[in-house]
Amino acid sequence: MPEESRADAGRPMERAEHDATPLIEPIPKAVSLATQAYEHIKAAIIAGDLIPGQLYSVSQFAALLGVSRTPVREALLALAAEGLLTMDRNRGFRVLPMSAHDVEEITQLRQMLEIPAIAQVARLQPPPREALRRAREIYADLQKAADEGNLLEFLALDRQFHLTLIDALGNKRLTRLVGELRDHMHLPGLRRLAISGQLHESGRDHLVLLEALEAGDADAAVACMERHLGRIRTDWA
Amino acid sequence: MPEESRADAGRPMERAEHDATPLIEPIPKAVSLATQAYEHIKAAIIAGDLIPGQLYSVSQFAALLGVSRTPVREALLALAAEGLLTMDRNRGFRVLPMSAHDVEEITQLRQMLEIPAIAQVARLQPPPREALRRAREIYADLQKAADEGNLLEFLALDRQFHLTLIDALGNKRLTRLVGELRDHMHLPGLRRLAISGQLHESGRDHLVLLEALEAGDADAAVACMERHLGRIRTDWA
DNA sequence: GTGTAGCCGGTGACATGCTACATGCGACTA
DNA sequence: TAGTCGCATGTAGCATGTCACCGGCTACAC
Repeated sequence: MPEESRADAGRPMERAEHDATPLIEPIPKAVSLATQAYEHIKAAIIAGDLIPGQLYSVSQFAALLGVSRTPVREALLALAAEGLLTMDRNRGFRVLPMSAHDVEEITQLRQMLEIPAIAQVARLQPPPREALRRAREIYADLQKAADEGNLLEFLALDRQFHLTLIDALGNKRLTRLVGELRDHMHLPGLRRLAISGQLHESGRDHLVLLEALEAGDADAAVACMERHLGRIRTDWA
Repeated sequence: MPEESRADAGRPMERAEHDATPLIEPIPKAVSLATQAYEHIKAAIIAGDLIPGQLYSVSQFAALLGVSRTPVREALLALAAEGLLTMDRNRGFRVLPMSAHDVEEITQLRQMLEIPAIAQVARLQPPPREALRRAREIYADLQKAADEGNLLEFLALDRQFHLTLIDALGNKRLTRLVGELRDHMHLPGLRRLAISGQLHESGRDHLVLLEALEAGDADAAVACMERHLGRIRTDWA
């Protein structure tokens, strides 16, 4: 919504290695209150801090965040447009309870997008060395998060991993879309995955995928991705 | 953004045939000014009435539409989130000029979504008779619009045709997504298609597709869809 | 002529007051 | 007791005022 796109929340965030002497602060870069509210509320939804079905009002959030209603309303409207919330006229906003059908819809879309995408990445000429390098770094962090059972961190890195790879295709819209779809899978469903200790297994999938891509083996990459998404589909419901 | 989703703008709009005596008006059903502004401005963008690159302000639109700035701002932000506009902080909003790369990105996404989707529709058991029936009706109107060279009408019906079919899969998110992607292809590029008289040819594609679906021939449907999208890709640039 | 500092107009960002409306609950009726 | 009405309450929707900020323009200094 305001300023730059919000879909880049999971961007690489690489720090230039030559920032020896910043001399002066680059720029604070004024982030609008609306954007901040958006991020806060979205994070709360994904983390499952908001009760699905319960009504929340603009004023409530505004009071909590310590800003006026306008930017909050703006943020809530954006989230509603994305499909993370619904709004009842003159009643309030509520987070949608995720039904099995919703999970089905989203995974179906992800299959349609992510599987062909990963195949294209594998076939890329020349190979996207930079993206693969970054993905390897992220993978290391990912395993660490899995070790620690840090679910939120795991989720964020998982997202970053896949978006980094897909972004190598240079299709910004595709990258953004996949990111949004991932955000729609709320955390609660994943929690049992953590409990059951499958986080490592899921993490290893990433390594297999990475090696397939480095070898330029599209078929293996596709197979891996299918397994990955298939597991989500079953585990979630 | 406000009230119900805006993605359903192209919904069937079927009238129940048993509305013999309405007795009383059903309900006006209050549509928010923000939604109306959204629709108006979006239509203007798609129709090419707004000059790409030119700066427009909230106040301008507000004055034109005869409402205050708030709902207009809301609408513009929604359009910006969808990617139809960009906003320059403290400068204004501008419609993005569509580059060849943009067309490439969008058609690539459409291929990833619409081709598998149409294949699934063809394989649907039982066949989606109702959707096919409606698609046939729309096709008739479509050809009429092509005869008359009514480009806007043609575009709207083309959209409705494909969304009706895809919606048979029951994946609301998919339907909405495809609709949005189509909206991102502005009209100007299509204009030369009309001039070159290829509207009928494009229209006939729909008939071929329809017959393939009715025969449950997924391969033929896919081939048709690929041809359809391929033509867009080349014609547009 | 050239570079620059400062002003000025216009814009989005935000706060806030007001209005119309959907809902729930309690009182009132039969 | 069961059903209905009406009002209190809280909400989103919208209008409007204020502010900080950006960029273009101009006039001045050199």
